[in-house]
Amino acid sequence: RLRKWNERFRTRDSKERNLKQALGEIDRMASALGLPENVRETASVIYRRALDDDLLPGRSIEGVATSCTYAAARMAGVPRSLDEIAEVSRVEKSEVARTYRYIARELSLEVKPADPEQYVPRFASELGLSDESKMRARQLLKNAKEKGVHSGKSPVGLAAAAVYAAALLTNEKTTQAAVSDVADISEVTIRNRYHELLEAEENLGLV
Amino acid sequence: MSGPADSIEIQNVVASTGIGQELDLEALADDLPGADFNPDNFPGLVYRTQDPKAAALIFRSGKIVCTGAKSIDDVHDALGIIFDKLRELKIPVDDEPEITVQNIVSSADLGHNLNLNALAIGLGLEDVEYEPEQFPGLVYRMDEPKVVILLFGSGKIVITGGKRTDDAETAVEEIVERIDALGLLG
DNA sequence: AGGTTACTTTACAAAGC
DNA sequence: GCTTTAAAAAGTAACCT
Repeated sequence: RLRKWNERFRTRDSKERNLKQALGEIDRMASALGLPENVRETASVIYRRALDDDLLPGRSIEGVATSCTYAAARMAGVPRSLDEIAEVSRVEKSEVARTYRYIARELSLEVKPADPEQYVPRFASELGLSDESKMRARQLLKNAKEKGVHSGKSPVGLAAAAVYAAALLTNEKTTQAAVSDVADISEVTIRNRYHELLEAEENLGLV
Repeated sequence: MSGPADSIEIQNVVASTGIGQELDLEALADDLPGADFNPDNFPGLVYRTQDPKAAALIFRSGKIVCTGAKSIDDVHDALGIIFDKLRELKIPVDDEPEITVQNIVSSADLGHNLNLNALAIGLGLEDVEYEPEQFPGLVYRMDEPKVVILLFGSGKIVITGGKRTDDAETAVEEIVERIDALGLLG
């Protein structure tokens, strides 16, 4: 019947408009975050899957688009923290976190936690640190991971502390305040993780 | 043999019941010392018992939710106190209102540190939620018994969602077995 | 630097927006 | 989905001394 046909048309039409708006948002946020083209493509693919699986009803386009961008960046190995994501999104951090968990669960994305090492290049560059510092930071994180220090700790906090520790070890100037600013991690947390990283380093030959 | 199951401690029991009688919460708020009632915020009246320590949410329909008790016996004792208080106010209360335990929250200690990254993969990413940027605990949904377990790097865990006291014991035995089978327990 | 307080997560019921 | 209640786990954060 005509009504049913109209309904289908209306549904398809609204989904197309929905998709257009979402892809525009993904592009805008990805640009602001400096994410490469492949991440935008992945985010778009995830958004289409969410739309096809009817995960949108009850949720905002912007919230789902933001979550897809967050997921895609992590899957590509170039994670952005929830704080960084929320800064360029229209929805607040708590909604992004909730929506991301929902989308990841419903679509079985099976995204593993970000590896702290993946934040090192960006944080170190923003602080103007050398390649040697970056290498040191990565090594500190590798050793700490083997010692089982990572469980339950924020990858962002671990990365921030590693970058801070590496700068000190290579005699490059940085302050906890500067690292705190670029990573959006409190100085207290940087201090705490910093001590754990150095402790794991000292125990290298032990156990 | 002392094992993780012996470390289980019930932390909170949530239960519901009803007195089979509609209530005037405005009047009850005036007659019950210590009662909190802000209908603009929440439709239930909050009443706390001291011994055992618990909090009750009393609704206009006469239905009551009791939470905060440390055992099922404490739930019955706390609700018994509330039923008696209502009877003192000449409010008819059923003789023995049925009390349904809705959720039991327990904590336990596996006695070994846990590598949560390895555990997330070993237990299967499909049943696991581990987002250390948002929360330090790994969330594991177990089918039988149907409970949710929060596992921490320290080996301390939280079991919630169970309705029977032995759900936590069964769950702890089961999770220890699964973690051990993965070679990730101590 | 330390200490306190408070927020994050899980489950669950209740009545109503 | 939200509102309120309670309790644990460990990490993070804001605030004060």
